[in-house]
Amino acid sequence: MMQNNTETDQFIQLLRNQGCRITPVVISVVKYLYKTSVVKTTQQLREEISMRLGYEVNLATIYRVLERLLQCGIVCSMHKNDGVMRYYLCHNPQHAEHHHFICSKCLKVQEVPVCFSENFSRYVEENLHATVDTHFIQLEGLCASCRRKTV
Amino acid sequence: MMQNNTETDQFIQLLRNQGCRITPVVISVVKYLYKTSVVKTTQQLREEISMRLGYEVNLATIYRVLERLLQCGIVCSMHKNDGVMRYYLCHNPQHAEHHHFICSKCLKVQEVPVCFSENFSRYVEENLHATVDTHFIQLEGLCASCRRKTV
DNA sequence: GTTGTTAATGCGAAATATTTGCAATAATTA
DNA sequence: TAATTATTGCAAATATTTCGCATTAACAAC
Repeated sequence: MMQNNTETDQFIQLLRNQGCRITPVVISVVKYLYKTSVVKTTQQLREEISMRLGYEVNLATIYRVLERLLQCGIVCSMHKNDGVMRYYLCHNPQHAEHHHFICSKCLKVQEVPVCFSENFSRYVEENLHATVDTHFIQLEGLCASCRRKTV
Repeated sequence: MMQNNTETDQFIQLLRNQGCRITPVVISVVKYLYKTSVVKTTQQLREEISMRLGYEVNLATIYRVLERLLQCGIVCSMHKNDGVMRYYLCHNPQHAEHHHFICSKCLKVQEVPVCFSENFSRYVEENLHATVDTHFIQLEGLCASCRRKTV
């Protein structure tokens, strides 16, 4: 129990250090995204967080909380083909790079803690004479659990 | 001149084979995105295409044309931090993978015709026991031209 | 604990972005 | 040239995101 909270507590501490105030909504969003590990839309977050807190949280508040979490690198955003933006917890905010595997069926996010981007960077630098500042790599497919179910 | 049209003609042919009708708006969008090689919003596209055709093209039409082009893999979409969706021509639609370098200053798109994704796929398969169906890799930085200007 | 400061929230409205239904138009096929 | 039907324009409906402002509440200082 205490161990489960360790990582979310680190995020909360990070926010506090940034001068953010720790409100029920902020705590709830961080803990919920941590627990679910599934990409969520703002609407979905509003519903889930309202449920957890027992009152209707305003959508504008969700947007503003996400803005702060994105700024601190705690949350990442992505869009599928449907164009709707989705958010998920980034377990390694200290690494600026985003490497995630997202199951196209259950939308669960899993970290991919390895990076082969130097290959790309080297290519770009040598051939395009450009510099790579950031890279965004998103892998999609079927997670182990959904693979079993589909067979 | 004729050579410049070769690639766009291939896209047009691809659309035709998919049962799409080749309208002035479709041709104009493909050729414009081909020529500019810069990511564009729907609003920007509406303005540019209207200018080129000499009459106001409806925004809904732009959305519907982009939808078809996305479906055929001729166009890719991306979003920067501002949340607005942007579209650009994908020069290698036959390759399902998207590998592009986008200049964060001038928004020019350049193809990166190499792929190191097998490394990621292997990792995901061996460690997460998941299968990678598609991957989306986007590199951002300063292009050669903008590098010179910034110095 | 109490108080002061000010970030965060709720609320409503506005600004943007995207989709949809339907009639008119125009691209293609025969 | 005529028939078929995808595409477009238009207007309205949805959906998404932002903003201003009054209120609330987090938290630092006492």
